[in-house]
Amino acid sequence: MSDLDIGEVAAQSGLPASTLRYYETKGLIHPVGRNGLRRQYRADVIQTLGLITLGRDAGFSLNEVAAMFAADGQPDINRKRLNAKADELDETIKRLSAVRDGLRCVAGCSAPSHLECPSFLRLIAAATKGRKRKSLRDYR
Amino acid sequence: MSDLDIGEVAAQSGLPASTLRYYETKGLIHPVGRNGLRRQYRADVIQTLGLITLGRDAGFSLNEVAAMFAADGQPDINRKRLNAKADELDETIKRLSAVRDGLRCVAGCSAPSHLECPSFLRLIAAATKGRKRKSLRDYR
DNA sequence: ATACGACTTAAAGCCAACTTTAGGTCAAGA
DNA sequence: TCTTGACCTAAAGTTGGCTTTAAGTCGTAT
Repeated sequence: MSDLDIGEVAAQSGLPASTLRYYETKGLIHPVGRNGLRRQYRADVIQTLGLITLGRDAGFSLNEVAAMFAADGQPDINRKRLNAKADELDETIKRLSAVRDGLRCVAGCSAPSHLECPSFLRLIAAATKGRKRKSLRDYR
Repeated sequence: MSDLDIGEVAAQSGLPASTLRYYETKGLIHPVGRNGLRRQYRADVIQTLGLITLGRDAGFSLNEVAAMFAADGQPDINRKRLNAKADELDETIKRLSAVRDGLRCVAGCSAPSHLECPSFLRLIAAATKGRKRKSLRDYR
C-alpha cells in the first residue's frame, strides 16, 4: 500500500517519468509491479534515485553507478572505488580553482589587453601544456 | 616565414588537425593562407588555441568562447562575464567539495551498510533536493 | 619522374544521457 | 457509460564536440 505510482516518484524525485523509464532500461531501478500499465515502485526507490543523482554529481557515469548495485538492488559500494573517485574530485577541484583564480585575475587586470597580462599568459600556457589530463568536459 | 603548417600547429598545441579544422568551421581560428591545399597559420594561433582550451576548461562552450573574439580575431573578453563564470566555478567547486567529503566519509564509515550511515543519508538527501541546480554534467 | 605521406573535402558516425514523438492503453471520476 | 488524462511502447531525435571515413590533391624527397 505504500507503493508509489511513477507520477508520484517523478514528483518526489524531481526526475521526469521518461528518465525513470530510461534508468530502468539501464538496470538502475525496478518497479515492483504495475497498476494496469502503470509502474509502481517501492517507496525506497526515492533513496535509490538520490544515490544515483549523487553518483552522477560525483562524476560517475550511469554505467558506473549501475555497477555499484549488487544483484539484489542493494548498494554495494567499494570503498577503494570511492576513495579513488574522491581523489579524482580533488584533482578536478584543484584545477577548477586555478582556472577560477585566473579568471578573477584577468577580470581585475589593468593591462591594456589581456594578452599583455602575465598571469593570463601563464594560465593559457598551463591550459596548453595540460592537454593530456582529464578535462571537465569528460564529466558528461 | 614564421607561418606554421597545420601539422606543426597540431604538434605544438596537442590538438589533432581534425579539431583545428573543426574549430575553423566554428569561426574560432583562421588560417592565413595555404601551401597547396595545406592550411598555414600565424604563429600566434598557438596562443589563441590556448585561450580556447582555457575557456573550455573554465566551462565555456565553444560558442561562448567564439563570442569572446571580436571580428578581428583579437580576444574581446568581457570582465563581467569572466567574473560571472568565476562565480559559477566557485559554486561548482563548493558542491564538488561536499560530494568529495561525502565520498570520503562513506569510504571510512563503520556503519554495516552505507544506508545506515547518517552522513551518507544526508548527502543523498542533498543530492535529491538540489535537482534544479546546474549539474556538473552540464559542462560538456 | 614518381612514390610517399601529409594534407584536403564532405558527410557520416560516435558518445552519453536523455527527450520527443506517434500511436496506443487503461483506471477512475462525472 | 464515456471521457479524460496520465500512463504505456518503440523508435527516432537532440546536444556538443569531436572523430572517422572515403576518395582525392599536392609538395617534397629519391
